[in-house]
Amino acid sequence: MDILWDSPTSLTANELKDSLINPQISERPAKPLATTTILTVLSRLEAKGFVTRDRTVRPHAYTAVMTRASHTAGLMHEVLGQVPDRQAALVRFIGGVTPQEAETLRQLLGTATADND
Amino acid sequence: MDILWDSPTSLTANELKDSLINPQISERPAKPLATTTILTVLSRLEAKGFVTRDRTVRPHAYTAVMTRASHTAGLMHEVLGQVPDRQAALVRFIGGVTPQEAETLRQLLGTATADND
DNA sequence: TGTGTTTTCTACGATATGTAGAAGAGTAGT
DNA sequence: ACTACTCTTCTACATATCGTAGAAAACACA
Repeated sequence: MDILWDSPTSLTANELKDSLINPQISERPAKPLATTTILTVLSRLEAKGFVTRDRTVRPHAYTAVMTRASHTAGLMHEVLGQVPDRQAALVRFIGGVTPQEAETLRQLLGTATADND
Repeated sequence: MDILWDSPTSLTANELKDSLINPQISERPAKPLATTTILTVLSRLEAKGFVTRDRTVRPHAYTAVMTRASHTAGLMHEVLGQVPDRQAALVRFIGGVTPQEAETLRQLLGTATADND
């Protein structure tokens, strides 16, 4: 569902629909969906705060509130936040990352303590 | 639902049920549930591979397949695995960890590359 | 004002989840 | 072996989310 949501700029329902069927833009083929379907999904996403829409322009323009990366990070934190012993969870988590990821993490932790949204 | 599942050893449905209502053991009060309810949930968890049961003993003994920590770590990886740019997600993730967690991670990454399940 | 475009409302099937009763399987005591 | 009691399986129902979309309402422009 969110698979659509990595698109950079704000889109209208129809643009989104086109992007979905057009393999050039969105990888996996995806069978054509009715525009209303897109709208429905978009509304539900809006309700959940994943998306905002600009109602002032006529074909409403939808924008992702967060980037895919941020959203994912958020989910990770959410999951992590539900375990009593975060330390333990982190240990396990790290135990499963690829060497490259470990390297990335090392760098991230080494230099700055970053400022994100 | 899984809230029950941090218990260390293997339990029977009834033991579990008792643990749930007994604040001594399981934090939050929880309203009493029918034993069958527990069984149903347990079966569903078994179906999903979160739990195993020993059918040889009479009151079947249920055990969590993974510790809460491992399970959580697994979820985190699952989430992370769904984003195209893991690096980016990690950057965001790290940006949100507490200083203590950052420290933990640093240590984990510094010394060993761990061997987990 | 009519007509094509866009959005909202309503809806239906599928699946997941919380909850539990009825009925079936097992076991132990007599 | 039969019975009474315990435990498990089957079936079930409510609620919630999600994918999908038609019907109808709201708009904008000619």
